[in-house]
Amino acid sequence: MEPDTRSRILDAAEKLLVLHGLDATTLRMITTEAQANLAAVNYHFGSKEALIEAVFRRRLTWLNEQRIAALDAFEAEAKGAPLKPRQIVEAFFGVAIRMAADRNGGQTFMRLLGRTYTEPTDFVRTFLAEEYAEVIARFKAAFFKALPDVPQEEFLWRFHFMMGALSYAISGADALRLLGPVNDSDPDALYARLMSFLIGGLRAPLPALLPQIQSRPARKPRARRAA
Amino acid sequence: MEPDTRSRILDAAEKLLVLHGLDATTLRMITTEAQANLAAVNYHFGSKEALIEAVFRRRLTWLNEQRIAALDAFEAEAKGAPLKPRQIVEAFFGVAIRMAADRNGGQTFMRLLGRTYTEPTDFVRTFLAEEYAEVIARFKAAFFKALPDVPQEEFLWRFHFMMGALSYAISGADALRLLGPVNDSDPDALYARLMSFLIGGLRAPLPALLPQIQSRPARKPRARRAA
DNA sequence: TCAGCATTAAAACAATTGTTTGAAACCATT
DNA sequence: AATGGTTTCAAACAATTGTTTTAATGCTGA
Repeated sequence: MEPDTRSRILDAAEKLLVLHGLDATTLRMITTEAQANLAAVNYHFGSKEALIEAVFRRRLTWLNEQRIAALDAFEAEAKGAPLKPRQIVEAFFGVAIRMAADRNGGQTFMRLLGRTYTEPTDFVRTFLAEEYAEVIARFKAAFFKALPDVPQEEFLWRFHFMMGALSYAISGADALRLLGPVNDSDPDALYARLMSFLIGGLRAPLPALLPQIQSRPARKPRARRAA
Repeated sequence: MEPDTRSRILDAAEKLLVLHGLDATTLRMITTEAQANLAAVNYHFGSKEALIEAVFRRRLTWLNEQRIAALDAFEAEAKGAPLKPRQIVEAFFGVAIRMAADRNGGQTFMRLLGRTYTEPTDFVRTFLAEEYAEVIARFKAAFFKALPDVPQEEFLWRFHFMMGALSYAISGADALRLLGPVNDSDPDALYARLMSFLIGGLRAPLPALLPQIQSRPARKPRARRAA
């Protein structure tokens, strides 16, 4: 075992958290997998919660830096002009898909992350909000600039839907298998498929039902292209 | 307390499972909320797992019956002709969104269901597969008939992505709030928004990257409309 | 070599979990 | 009123959880 105890625990925790979830993964499972003593977790991290947080931060910080770097590159290239929606989607979701394809631990982690968005654990939500604050602000601004005609609330919902699709694309292997036999081992194909779907959804015609008065059907406003 | 102990336990369990997840919800929390004795769960259901299963079955069976009924209605109307993709999406996802809007317990349950697709608990997956077998077979057939030009594997992926968007639409309130202040209390607006997004994604151009040899860019095959 | 610190180790800790027990209470039917 | 079956109740069960403790070990620099 080359790496030190701390790293071994992080890796083991990441792997087991994906397999069994946050609560069902015990410290004894983790320390056994890491070939470390039970007390090592509390010694190196302080508590189980702190360990989980460390597992997330290690990769999530890097992921969001990559996202911002990708956005920076596109914006530098555009010289002040609005980006194409496709570029922004690429910078946010494409980077995530690529990390999910990385066999070197990234794959494991992204599956964990995907399923955690919907988990109700309080302390995870807290630092997830922290960790996402900057990247979300940047991408919201880029999107609003690129799609000035789309109402902001409408866009936020679409972004939310896209996150859902991404989450399932990455971590929903079990749900996918409910549908039938599919090949989910080709990251390039997954990338192409998801991007195509996301752009299609993002640029779908705006829903007709925008008037707040629901009882009045009125004449349906003509559906406009979102962008 | 009008209803009998068994029903009170089911309702309390449903409510608490949404709030805290499967593992973090204890029998003592449930029986306290239901104003019942701790032993009542094992008396009426046999075990905690059996209780959870009962919570799911009670509503999931009904939901999938509604889906099939909606599909039946459209197909009867079409008299053998392929349905419009919009109709199939409506029958599957529209019904779910409407159940999620139902203040009468359905809302609570759909949030639970949405987050459970990605949960790794073994026994839940098992009967989820059971419960979904028929409805998935029916809808796959309808989709394949409606979109004969879309490769089946491609479609399965899109269906999967759509499930992800639905899941977030229903149960991802926390993730949504990361994005900013949005109004998620209008079920009609949510319905219109999600449908528009789903149709847009479903009918997006097929991804260009279909050849298995990735290293040869070749001439990009022209993107075709999916339907 | 020795002191001082960081790390590991085994054992025990209190708290909480799902489950089981055996008796009490209830409730309709005879 | 007595019976028999169903349901409730308080208490205890064994098992497992995260955490703490205390001692042993390893390693580094004077």
